[in-house]
Amino acid sequence: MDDEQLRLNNQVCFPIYSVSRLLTKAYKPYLDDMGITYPQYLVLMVLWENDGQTVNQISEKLLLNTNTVSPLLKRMEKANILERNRSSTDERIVIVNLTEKGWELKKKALVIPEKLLDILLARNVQLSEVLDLKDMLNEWIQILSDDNLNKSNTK
Amino acid sequence: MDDEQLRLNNQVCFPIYSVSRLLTKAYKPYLDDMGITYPQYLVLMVLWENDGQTVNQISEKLLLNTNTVSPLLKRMEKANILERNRSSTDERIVIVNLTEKGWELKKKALVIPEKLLDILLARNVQLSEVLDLKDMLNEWIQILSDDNLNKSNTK
DNA sequence: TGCGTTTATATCGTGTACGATACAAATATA
DNA sequence: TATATTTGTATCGTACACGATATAAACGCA
Repeated sequence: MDDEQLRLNNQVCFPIYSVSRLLTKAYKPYLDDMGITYPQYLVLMVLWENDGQTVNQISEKLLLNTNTVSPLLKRMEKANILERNRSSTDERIVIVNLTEKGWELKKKALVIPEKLLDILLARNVQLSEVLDLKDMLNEWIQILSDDNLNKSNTK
Repeated sequence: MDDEQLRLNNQVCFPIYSVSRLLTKAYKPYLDDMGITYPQYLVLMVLWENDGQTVNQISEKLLLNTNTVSPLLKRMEKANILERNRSSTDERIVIVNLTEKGWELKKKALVIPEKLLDILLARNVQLSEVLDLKDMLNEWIQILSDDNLNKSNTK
C-alpha cells in the first residue's frame, strides 16, 4: 500500500529536519552566552580554523548561498566579531577577518562540543554510533550536493 | 588538543544541519509542482493521516511551536489547501480540515518518497542504512526533546 | 582597445523558526 | 460566583535560507 510511505513515521527526512532544529535549540544556551546564533557559530568555526577568507570561501565551506552569508557577516560585523574589507587587488572580493572579540569567543566555545556529546552519552548513545552517523551524513552530503549540481547543469 | 573539536569536520551537528537543508532542496522540484513548501508538506502528511486536527495537535506532531504553525496554516488556507474553523464547544480551539484541493495533492505526493529514495539507492546507499539512520535519529529526537523539557521545567 | 561575458557580492521578496508577549476563552478555587 | 490561573492560538521582532535579480569589477577575445 503506497499510502504507508506518506506517513510521517516512515520518512527519513522528517527526523533529520527535526533533529537539526532540536540540536540548534540544544546549542542555544551556550551560544546565547556568547551572543551569537548557530549559523554565526559555524562562520566562526570556519574562521578560527583559517582567518582572512573571502565571502565565497566561507559560503562554500558551509554549503550556504552567498546571499545567506552576506547579511549574516554584516550582522557579525555590527556585533564587532569580525571585519569585512574589500581586497585592493580585486575590488569584487571581500575578505573577512576576526576581531579581538571574535578570537576571544573561541575560548568560550571550547566546551560546547563536549557538552553536547555529554547529553547524548548520558542517555546511552554510543560514541561509535555518533561517529557512524557523522560518516553516513557526510556521504549523503556528497550525494545530495552532486544531485543539486546536476539539476542546475542540465538546465 | 581541544582545538580539534572545534573543526567543522569533527562536528556531528553541521552534517545534520546541512543534510536537512539539502534534502529540502531535493524535495523542492516536486513540491514546487504542488505549489507548497516542505513544512507545508509536513502539515499535509499529518492531515492526510488524520483530518480535522487542532493547531496544537499538528504542531505537537511536527515538533514545532504553535507560533510557527499558525501563520503556516494561514498561508495554506489562503492557497485553498485547508480550512480553519473555531470549535463551537471550545472557542479557543481551531480545527483544521483539508479542502478538496488538499486531498487532491495527496495523489501527486505519492511518488515523492520513492523518488527521494531512488536518488540515494542509485548512489549505492543501502536501504538498511537508511532505516538504521531513521531509527538512530528518532532516538535522538527522544533525547533532545526530553532535554529541552528539562530545561524549561527547572526554570 | 572596446565590449560581451563571467565573477563576487549584495539586495529584495517570501517563507519559515522561535522567544517573548498578548489575549480571549475555559477552568480552578477560594 | 468572582477572581486567579491555565490553555489555545495568534502577533511581533529578529535571524536565517534561498530563488531571482542587480551591480560593479575583472576577464576574454575579436
